[in-house]
Amino acid sequence: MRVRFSPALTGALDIGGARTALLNHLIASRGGALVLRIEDADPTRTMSGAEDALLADLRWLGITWSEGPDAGGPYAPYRQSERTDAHASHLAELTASHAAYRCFCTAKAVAAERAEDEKAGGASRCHDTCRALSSEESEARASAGEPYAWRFAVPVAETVLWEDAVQGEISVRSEDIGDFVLADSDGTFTRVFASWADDVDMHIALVVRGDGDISMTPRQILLSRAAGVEPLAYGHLPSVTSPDGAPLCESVGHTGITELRDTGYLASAVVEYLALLGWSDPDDRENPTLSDVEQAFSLDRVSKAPCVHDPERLRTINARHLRALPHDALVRTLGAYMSRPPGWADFDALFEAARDEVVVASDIVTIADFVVSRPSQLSLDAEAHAALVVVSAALEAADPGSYNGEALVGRIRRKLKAAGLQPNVGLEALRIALTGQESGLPLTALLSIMGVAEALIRIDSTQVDTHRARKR
RNA sequence: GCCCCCAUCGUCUAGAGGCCAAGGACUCCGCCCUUUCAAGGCGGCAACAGGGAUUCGAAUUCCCUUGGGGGCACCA
Repeated sequence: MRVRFSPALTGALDIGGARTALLNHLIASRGGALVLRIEDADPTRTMSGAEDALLADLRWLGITWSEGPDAGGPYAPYRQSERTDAHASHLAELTASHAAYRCFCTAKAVAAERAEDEKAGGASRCHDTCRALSSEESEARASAGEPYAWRFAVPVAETVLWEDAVQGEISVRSEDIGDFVLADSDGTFTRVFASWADDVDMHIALVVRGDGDISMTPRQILLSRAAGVEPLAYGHLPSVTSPDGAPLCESVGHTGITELRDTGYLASAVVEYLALLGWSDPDDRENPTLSDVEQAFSLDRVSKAPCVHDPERLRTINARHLRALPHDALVRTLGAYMSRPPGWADFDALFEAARDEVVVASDIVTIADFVVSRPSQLSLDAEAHAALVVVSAALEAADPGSYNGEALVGRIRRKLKAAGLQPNVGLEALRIALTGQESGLPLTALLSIMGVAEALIRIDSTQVDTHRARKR
């Protein structure tokens, strides 16, 4: 199946756009091709640098295309802004067969008529005045320099019907469509038209896009009929909204793909999340891989209802993917977020110890900081401090150069027991003395990384707070 | 205002007339494991939007209401 992804460069790729791209990729991956086409026809809406960022985001996700602005292909160019000649020739065909006509109404007049129409109900349309013009008169006014737009002459009293690949059968009456604009008075082709022309020229078999574009479909089917080409198949994906119900693009959260990557999400996690958003695996696997999804995907299992982006779920999936990483990949991933501080022996051990702790890779910064920087101004209640004295004694009796956390914790525990104290109290106090935190990396790891000497320095700097009641 | 689409736990969803006093996953809460923190294991809370109709029987079909989404441009 030949499919395409054709984003406008109005902003960064977000969760919604990435999902559309991914689903197209999934369809293409089962014997087909994905065409990447950039819809940059409107320069005022196109952000500079957006194309490079888009391609980078797509590549990072593992979405591949066989034809595109970077890759070229048999139907190049793949930027809409460079295809105006092709658009013009399609328009010429339509005007030759009188499927399109010049409309001399000003934008203002049309808007006024529309306001009237809305009061009465029904679709807006240029009233038939221009459509009824003879070709001689139309010609004459045009050569006299009167500005005009090209409109498509929508057939009257017809119903356009198609089997939408995700929504099922959809039918639209032609009177609800109105004669839409193909090219505006300054010669710019509209998106419905340009995108239809490109899909036809690039031999796209199935158009899968967001349901915001659903209203373009009956128009494009009509265009195909008028041009005498076989109408394409269409499928419209339900929208993704942000947790507060607002449209995704307007929400403030972390929905940009670039942002997710920079924060330390793994591409595999984002892909799994995206695939499972509005689609369910027929085999009900809990952690499907990309290839599982590629093999099992079909559009008929895509939900028709709009769905809500759930950042918490994405985080959970990411934490799971991080935990499953091989050692080297983990070190590489986490290491990218911090430089190794000098004077610390085995920092890889820290990465490994943090494995179960990190949700997104950038979390390593905070986690490592508790290990690297000494906590300041710590004061402990009397009971904890008493236990800490025993802990301290145990460490002093150990080899000062020891980094064997396992053995050290065992030794501390024995000493605490021998002193008639609850081992837990001492170990918790030790954790706080070392990092200032009540939770965090395993103590064994902490001692393995900082060693006896550093641990003793931190313990010695704590103070007793006699006024402070012991918590819990 | 008009047109179209959609509606199952808080979220993502399973569900094609009897297998459903509705199943899974995430979150949350307990318990277990444990030399601390996690992870892990086990268990729990939690939904068919409301009302009619069809049927022996409805989450599943139909209608209305409500709610949500999209569209109605010389925007991409």
